[in-house]
Amino acid sequence: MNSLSIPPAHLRDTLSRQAYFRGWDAGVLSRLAMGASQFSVGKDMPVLARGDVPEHLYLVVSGQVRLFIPLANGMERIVSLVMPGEGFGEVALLLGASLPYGVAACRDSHIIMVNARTYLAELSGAPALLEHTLRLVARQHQATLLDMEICSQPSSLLRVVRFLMNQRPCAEVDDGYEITLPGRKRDIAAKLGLTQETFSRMLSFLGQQGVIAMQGGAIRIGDGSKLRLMDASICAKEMQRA
Amino acid sequence: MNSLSIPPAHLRDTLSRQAYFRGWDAGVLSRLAMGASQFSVGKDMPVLARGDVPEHLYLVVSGQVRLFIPLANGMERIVSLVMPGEGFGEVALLLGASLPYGVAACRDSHIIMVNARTYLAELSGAPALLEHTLRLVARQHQATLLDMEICSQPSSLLRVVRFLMNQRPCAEVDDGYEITLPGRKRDIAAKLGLTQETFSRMLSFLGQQGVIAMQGGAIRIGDGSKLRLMDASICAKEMQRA
DNA sequence: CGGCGTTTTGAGGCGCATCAACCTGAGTGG
DNA sequence: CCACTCAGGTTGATGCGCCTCAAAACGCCG
Repeated sequence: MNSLSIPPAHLRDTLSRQAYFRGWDAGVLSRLAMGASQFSVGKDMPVLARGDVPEHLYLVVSGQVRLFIPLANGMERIVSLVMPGEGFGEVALLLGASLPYGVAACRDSHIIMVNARTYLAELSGAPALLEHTLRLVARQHQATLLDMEICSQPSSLLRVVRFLMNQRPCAEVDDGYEITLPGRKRDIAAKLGLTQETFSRMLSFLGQQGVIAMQGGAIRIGDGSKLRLMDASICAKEMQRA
Repeated sequence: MNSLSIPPAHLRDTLSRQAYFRGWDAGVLSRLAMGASQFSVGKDMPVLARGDVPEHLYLVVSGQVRLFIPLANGMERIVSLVMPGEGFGEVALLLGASLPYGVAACRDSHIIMVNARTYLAELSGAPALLEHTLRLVARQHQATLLDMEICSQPSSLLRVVRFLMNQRPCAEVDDGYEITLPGRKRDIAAKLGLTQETFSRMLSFLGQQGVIAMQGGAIRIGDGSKLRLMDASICAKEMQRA
């Protein structure tokens, strides 16, 4: 976790390029950049521990960061994979609460941290920003519930199928579509509440059933209806058991 | 789900008594009451299905309501138990999205629904309300993550122990404390990601270990440190396995 | 006291985690 | 250009824990 010293003007430009701040006022960004600083983290190095009270808003500039809940057996349940341009920590800041998750890098990453007081000051009384942030947090909440839906399912195969269905890009090519896993398989597995072994087994099963085709980190879904069929068939099987 | 016809003035008074609207302006409440209506739901009757696009903000006046994710085997994973004075549906309204959970009554309940357009109109451009709502949603998000932490734990006993630890009231009596389960055991179990059988077994185990004492729906925790000890011991056991 | 909803207790099977070994591909240095 | 290394992924064998199913016990209200 090496902190880099970067001039505020450059920081402001970097901030303005983050998707997180799309549509934000330039003046606001300048002021945010004043109390901001950038640092780098090596792969799998910790950034924040669960229970820390954050004093910054965090933005992932490059690399990838995971928010995770530490489990009793030493493993992690990944709550969110944060991609470049995205941020984390607002919710805890808004409540003045401690982080409900730990933070670590999935790979070598660059992160900017923005002073909390500055951030909160800009927010308070600014309807546009408040509305923007409200929607942001609402989206995060919805996403978390979607994750919960997946990893509450009783069958591990079903979890993988549902995950793949959710990964469909908006634009679907006529002969199916291709997705790139948003991270290492171990991290995806941890997000689905599975071990990487089970995840791997389910993927190869789907492969030999002809539902998907794996080629490295990319997965081809030749026909989306096969996935839906598989989904329905698993649900039917689970229902008759109960 | 019988809708009752109640005069707006009375509705306004009822709204103002809900904890949800604590601190809200009287004028705002009057306007919200205009497009509001009240209805009653019988125990275990559905209110909304997962995927519905809600057109109202919902407030539980009496009874208890559960927000749940339907599982493939016909069971439910309860996301939240909504008590009188609390509400639900804001997040989906704010995003114009469909509900990520189904809604049903845990017992005979009275619910008020407030017209979405009215609600959103009041909110937009009102910094105080926006800030209030932002914090509300942030709290909900934190609560969801806390639930996720519990029900991601690998041991069912640990989940129950963690749940009990989270139930501690702020004021702790010197000779321990007593908690009342916030709902039926089956519902609590569904919130912890357990079957009611497993939940029952874990509770009786904790009982015969002297960690807790059950008397109907109430649970005495003679000594909180015993719970923490049990927690630590389970974690140690899980760690050594891995 | 009788009825129902809820919880408890018991027996059994299966799925996933666990552990361990092997495979693959990318990066490195001689 | 190949030998080596290491991280990430795959595959196989085993055991335990929780879900499932079934039935009895409890608590509550009429």
